[in-house]
Amino acid sequence: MTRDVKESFGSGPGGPPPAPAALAAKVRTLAPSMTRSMQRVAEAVANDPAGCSALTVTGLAEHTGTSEATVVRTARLLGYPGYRDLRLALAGLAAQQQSGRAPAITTDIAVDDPIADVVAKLAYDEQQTLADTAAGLDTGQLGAAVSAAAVARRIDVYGVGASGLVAQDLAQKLLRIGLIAHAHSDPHLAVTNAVQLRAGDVAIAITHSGSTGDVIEPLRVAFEHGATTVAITGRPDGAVTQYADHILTTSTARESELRPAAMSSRTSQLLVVDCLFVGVAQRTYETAAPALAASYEALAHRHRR
Amino acid sequence: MTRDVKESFGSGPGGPPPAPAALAAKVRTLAPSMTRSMQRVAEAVANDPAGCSALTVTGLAEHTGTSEATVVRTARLLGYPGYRDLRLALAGLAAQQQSGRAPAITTDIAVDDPIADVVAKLAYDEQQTLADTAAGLDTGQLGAAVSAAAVARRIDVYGVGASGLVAQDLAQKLLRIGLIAHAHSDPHLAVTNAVQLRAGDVAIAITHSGSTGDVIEPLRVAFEHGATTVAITGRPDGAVTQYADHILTTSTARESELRPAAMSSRTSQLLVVDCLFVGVAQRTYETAAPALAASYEALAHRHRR
DNA sequence: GCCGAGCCGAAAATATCTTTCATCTGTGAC
DNA sequence: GTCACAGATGAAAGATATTTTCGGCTCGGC
Repeated sequence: MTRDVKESFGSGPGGPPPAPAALAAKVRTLAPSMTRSMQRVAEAVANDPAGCSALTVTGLAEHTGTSEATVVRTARLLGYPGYRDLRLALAGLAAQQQSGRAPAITTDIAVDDPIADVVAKLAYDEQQTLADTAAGLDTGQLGAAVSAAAVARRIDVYGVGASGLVAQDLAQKLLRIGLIAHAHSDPHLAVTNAVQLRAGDVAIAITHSGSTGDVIEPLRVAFEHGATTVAITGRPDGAVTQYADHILTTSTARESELRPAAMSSRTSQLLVVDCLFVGVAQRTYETAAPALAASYEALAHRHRR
Repeated sequence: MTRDVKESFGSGPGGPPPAPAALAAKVRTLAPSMTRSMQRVAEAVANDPAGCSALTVTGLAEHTGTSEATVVRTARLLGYPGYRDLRLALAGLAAQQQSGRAPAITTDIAVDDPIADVVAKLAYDEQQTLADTAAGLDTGQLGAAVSAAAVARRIDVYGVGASGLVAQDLAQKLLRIGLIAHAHSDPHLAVTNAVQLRAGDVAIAITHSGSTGDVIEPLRVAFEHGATTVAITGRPDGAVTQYADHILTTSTARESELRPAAMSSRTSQLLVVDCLFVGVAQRTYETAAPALAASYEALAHRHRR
């Protein structure tokens, strides 16, 4: 696209294609050859592309204290067939400028941030978390966990607090593809159930801190009963990994007072859990596909027209 | 005291300002509520913004085999005053795409994808979902919902299935900053509790389809009892919005057999919920900060060394 | 002071966009 | 299967925006 700039530079109305974003430069180049009124128009356009792109010919004429004809003449001089096309180019330029200053949101969320900033920052942070998680995930460990889960007789998932919701999410999805999976948030029930596990079963513990006793305990029991154990944690050196055959590491983003760690750890955990799920669904495709279809079917009547 | 159900139904132009670059997402969100011809127009626009921005109404009508009127109607549905403005937005979008990103891994997840590809694709898709959601979120509606929630006597959140987990996530977090919030997954209990709500209370319904009866019912009851109602849904024209004072739209990504819609809708819902939470935390900072600190404190002893 | 060259804008002419309205198409009731 | 209705659709009229035309006007030179 730099080619366009080169070709149609300072070429006035004779220029072959209109310029995309080299508008400011073109204005400066052509300004000397412009009449006073046209300079006013060109200046307005160069200074505030976004604002001008919102104006009609008449509007811009008034805004610059000139006439429609002058505006059109200026557009022509800048290389466009007419004002309509200049306006389109202006809109494009404005959009580019807008997106250009995206990395302005790297700061923490402050108490007085306007709501739009909050949205932008949170979205950015969570995107970052996803990228970090994907980059840091050990596909070997993940593959091993998938292999174990795909053929497991039964899958138990442990998690409390925010991680409990992730555990439930995983269990829900595995159930949907016909596997026998349970999520346990109650530590006592978790341990009680863990005792039932044996070789060929899979136990998955989800804890960001890696040191949540309520989650480690059932995993330990499962481990000791011969089940294949998986830990999804942000601390690969945490206590939970003692009893884990496979360790899936989640990433941790910086946190602040208004942005508890729970948010990014949850995002990270969910990505890991999704990967695990899709991996298992691939391996069990023969049974997973019809099971998924059946579960959609069953829910259809719950929707209002 | 019963309130009238909103008349402006199925109204795409409910959003105050038009979208800048959230267009692709908006098309996907609104497509289901479009008529056949309008879908053709929307599709053309989404697939080739640059090309379409070069066409006049008549041109685009011919190109899509429809009429000018349909093109204008589509533009309106997408939130623009008319075709002229859609065209400007299109030009902006085209410029952004031109200068911006390289379209990475756009293919769907296949049954035989290696695990590393699964991770990359899932992460990419979820990042995309986050970007779309942030771009499409109406900050006015969000702000209104935040204001209501920040001063609410009590907050009830409804959601079933996958959305139920999101509802719980929100309630958990609000509880942590000292607000009275409950998540209800049981439709009966939800309605029973909704009856208790009155003006000054807030009810939030979370449903991707916008038509989940089990969630709509309690929201309707809350609405009729005078509570401020909020809908978090992927279908801004869905039945649930009848009873919603504020509508927060989540984005929908393409889905495939191995990537159920539940995944991206959950990601999108969580972002919205996080924004809501942080907004409320800002407004109630005086009480939120110490409450957060206290809850961390209380959990500390649950961690093993 | 007078003359001409070229700038400038008002208004006409044209293109484009929007609205209206009659027709058509699909859907559900009987 | 047929009928009637609601909503979708497009043709054409109506409203705006853009482009062109054309005559007045300014400014510099003589």
